[in-house]
Amino acid sequence: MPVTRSRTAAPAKPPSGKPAAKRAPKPRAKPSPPERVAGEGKRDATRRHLLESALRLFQEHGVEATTMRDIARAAGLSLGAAYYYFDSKEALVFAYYEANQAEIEVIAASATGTVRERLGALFHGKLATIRPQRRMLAAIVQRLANPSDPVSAFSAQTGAVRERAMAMLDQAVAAADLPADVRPLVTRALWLLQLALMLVYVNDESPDEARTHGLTDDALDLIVPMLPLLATPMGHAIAARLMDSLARAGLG
Amino acid sequence: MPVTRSRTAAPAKPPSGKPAAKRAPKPRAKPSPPERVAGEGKRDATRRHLLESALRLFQEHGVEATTMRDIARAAGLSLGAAYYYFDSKEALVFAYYEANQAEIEVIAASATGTVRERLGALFHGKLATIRPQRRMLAAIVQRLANPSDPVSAFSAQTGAVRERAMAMLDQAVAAADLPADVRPLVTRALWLLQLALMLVYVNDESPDEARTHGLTDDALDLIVPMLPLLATPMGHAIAARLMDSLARAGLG
DNA sequence: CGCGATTATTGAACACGTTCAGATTTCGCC
DNA sequence: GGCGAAATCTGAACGTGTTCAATAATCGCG
Repeated sequence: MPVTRSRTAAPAKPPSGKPAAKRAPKPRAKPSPPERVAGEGKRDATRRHLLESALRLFQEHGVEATTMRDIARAAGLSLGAAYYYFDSKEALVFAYYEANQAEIEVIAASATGTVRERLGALFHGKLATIRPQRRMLAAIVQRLANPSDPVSAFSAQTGAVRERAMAMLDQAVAAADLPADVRPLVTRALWLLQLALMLVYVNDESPDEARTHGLTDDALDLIVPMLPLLATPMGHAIAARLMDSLARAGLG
Repeated sequence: MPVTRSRTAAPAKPPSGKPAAKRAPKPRAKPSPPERVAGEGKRDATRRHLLESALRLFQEHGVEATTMRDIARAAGLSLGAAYYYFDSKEALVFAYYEANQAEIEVIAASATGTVRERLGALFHGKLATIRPQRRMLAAIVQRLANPSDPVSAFSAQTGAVRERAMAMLDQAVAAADLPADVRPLVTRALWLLQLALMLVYVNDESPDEARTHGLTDDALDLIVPMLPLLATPMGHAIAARLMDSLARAGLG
């Protein structure tokens, strides 16, 4: 699909009649009306209801197999109304990202102990929170890598969520007593590691995704003990050189 | 859309009417007839002609903005005929990959000198060969990361091309005299580095993409001198541990 | 040439994401 | 209640990638 026809550059995915994906019989559950939550306006209630309907269908049938018509029907709205609340199908996906980050921050707030323990709680917690949407994420992880995709992990649109995620990681390594100038590098590297682990996770078919959780521990066990090396002259020199290279490449 | 609807679960990308991508006025060049190359059958000639038309349009207007109808028209065929030769729009993209790998192998064959020099030739050469399709690749790079996407750099379908690419890198580091058991790890790491550099490249707006070429040299200058460390007891131990982790995670 | 089989080609049709001009409902205020 | 404005909603329409039944061209072989 079309990748980005419009957005930044990538239009959303085209309708694509991908062949393989089986198109389910469209069970079409009967629409349930939006239930208002205390102090929530009508608009917010409808919007939330629509998002919930979408996430449920995404999870059940996958993002691609779920049409905007399905989502609107499940929420008891017309197609046009769905677009009144969300500019695109992708906007629904993005809304999930924001919700997930809030969930993760709860975990982060209660994570204590050593750097290794805190990072472990954060990383495993991240995987746990995306688990219900694993199938849905598998269909979109690909797009995380495209900086021009609005849903990309690197895009301007997801910038706020990304910043919050990195800030959390930064907090977790605070106890490591790293030289202040290399902290951003470490934070960024951990964030990339987390992204890579998510990539593995959504394609992990082992029971309880044990493989990815194991890999997560292995990676942290390998990396965390090496962090003190960044305080040594040689370690600091290498880190500085790396940061310099990245800065010159416009990736600083 | 078709693309791969099936892929994982997602129906292909929808036609998406992505907003942003500007839809050009459709210049519709008059179709040129396929010119037969020596010893080429009619089928092959038509197929090649179609692919050439597609790559030209992809480059001119971008993958998303180029429709299958445009491609068929440019090649002087009907829509259905285009699908007779290529199962999907993605198949056209994949065909490009194979062609590019062949181009790269020519460079590899003439690369000599130190490990650093050979890798430099390979990496810079890779960027140079994809340069004409830079815009096109930008729209697709995203999908390289999705293992379930047929066009993915990790997918089974692209497996053959990937193997050839890794074999080339393996040749280039042969002179480094690494312990045989860590060679696969090094090769894989270099391949990932190349993938990452391509990601940066397609989004690099600096003149002549100087930033990415600079980053490439920086990365090689940082990494290549460290390769001998893999022959030391400690380096070898770390590498072995890493390979063990990956193997347990099913990524071996 | 004749003729069956294979190869090539056509374009209508389908389902999709998205847009939009217009209806309908709700709101604020008297 | 009345009434204009704003918010909400509707569904037809558009352009897309892909499929497919039907047709035409070509081939193999006597």
